[in-house]
Amino acid sequence: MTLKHAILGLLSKWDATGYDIKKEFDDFMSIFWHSHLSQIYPELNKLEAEELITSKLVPQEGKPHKKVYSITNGGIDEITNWVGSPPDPPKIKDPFLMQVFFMDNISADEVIFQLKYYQGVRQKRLKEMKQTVQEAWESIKERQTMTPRLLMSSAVLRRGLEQEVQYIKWCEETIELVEACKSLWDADTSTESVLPFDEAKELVEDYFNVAVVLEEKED
Amino acid sequence: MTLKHAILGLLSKWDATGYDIKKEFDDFMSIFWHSHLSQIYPELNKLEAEELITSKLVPQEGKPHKKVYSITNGGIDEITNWVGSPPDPPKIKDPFLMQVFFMDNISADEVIFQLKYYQGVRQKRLKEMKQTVQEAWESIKERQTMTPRLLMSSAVLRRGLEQEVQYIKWCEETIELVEACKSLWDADTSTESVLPFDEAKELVEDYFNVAVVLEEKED
DNA sequence: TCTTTATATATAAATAATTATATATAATGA
DNA sequence: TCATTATATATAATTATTTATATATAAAGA
Repeated sequence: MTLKHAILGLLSKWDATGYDIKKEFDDFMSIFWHSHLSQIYPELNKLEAEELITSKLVPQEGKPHKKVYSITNGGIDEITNWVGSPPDPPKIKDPFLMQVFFMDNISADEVIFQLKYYQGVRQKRLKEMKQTVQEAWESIKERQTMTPRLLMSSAVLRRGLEQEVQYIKWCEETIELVEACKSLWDADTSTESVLPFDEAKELVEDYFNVAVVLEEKED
Repeated sequence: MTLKHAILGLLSKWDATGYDIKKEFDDFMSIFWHSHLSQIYPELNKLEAEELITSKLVPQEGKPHKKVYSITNGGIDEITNWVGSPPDPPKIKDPFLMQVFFMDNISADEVIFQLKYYQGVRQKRLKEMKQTVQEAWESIKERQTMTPRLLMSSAVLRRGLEQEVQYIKWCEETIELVEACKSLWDADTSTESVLPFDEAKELVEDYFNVAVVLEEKED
């Protein structure tokens, strides 16, 4: 039940409507969370019933009135407690990596096409994220104040940025590897022009070293 | 419905029981997927009903007999199709990053404690993964053959490894940042010894540059 | 004028995922 | 001997998530 904490955490920063929360999820918080309005609204009702949040109706000019939620002291306790509790070990779900794992079922050219396509998807994401950083950074420099809140936001933002940068780099290097090892895909039909094992071995070893060399001090 | 494809993909490589699948999920495939036996068994029944897989009972000495599943031609079609279809944009859920985002609610010392703890969690994960690589690599070198299957497995494994290495590095650098900016947390009580904005600004800028400098060529 | 987009809230239906149990056997370790 | 761990399969109950749909208003654009 982490949606609960996503909402409580957000409301510990600002008051917001369900709609606002969804926007925040899709924007900044997409680095670490996502959800749907149809899940957010029932959750807000539940949290209000548990008295972790309260709401007030705010009429608007020209628009339907909105329901603005605020966190209660109980809610603050809950989120503080959760933030300081030991984290779950990571449970990753990355459907694209899974596709890659099973791409021995398609041709080398198709593999390369898929990797390039996904690289583009992550590049677009990175671009949007960079704009977020730029805007956030400008407004911080204007206000001339640094707070724990801004510091922790920066930490998350940097993690998000580098995740994109590194995924893109991995796509690039994997494309190069597949390009160089293309002939392995034809191994069953023609047996002559196939990459010899020792050359393939070296290519894969280099491919690994780029990643692992980063932390080669011990071991 | 990606559990379906996780199972079909695995069975496109080897025959396996539900129990074997769970082990594979927890071991190698944990880089990109996870699931529970109570989800895997019903899914296997569904896939068998759809005739994407078949099963046969294999009696064992001393142990209850096991139900070994194999993929059908229909199953091969399904997984091949899925692997070549455009990937979903990434939908990330990272509860620990969410905790970090909300850590302005706890003290700097507690923040550092949490980051160190999580760094340890990921270090343990990296160590296990390295052992997997080592063993896999040894057996590849013995067999002296490289195939698309091994190549794509290597790609996923490298991604998994570098993900761990980089998360650990991020923890390290974030700990350093928080350590250097500790006094921001006491801003409300004592106003004298608080880090001046310009110094904080530079620390955060450096913290960002470590990540972004990696791809600073264009832009 | 008409369509699309944005704001705002919500429910229903369907799927997926998690936690808790249950049943058996056998090997291992204390 | 007793407890624990591993193998093997499975169901029930609960929660969480996703997709589809519904209702309204107003601004913006074609």
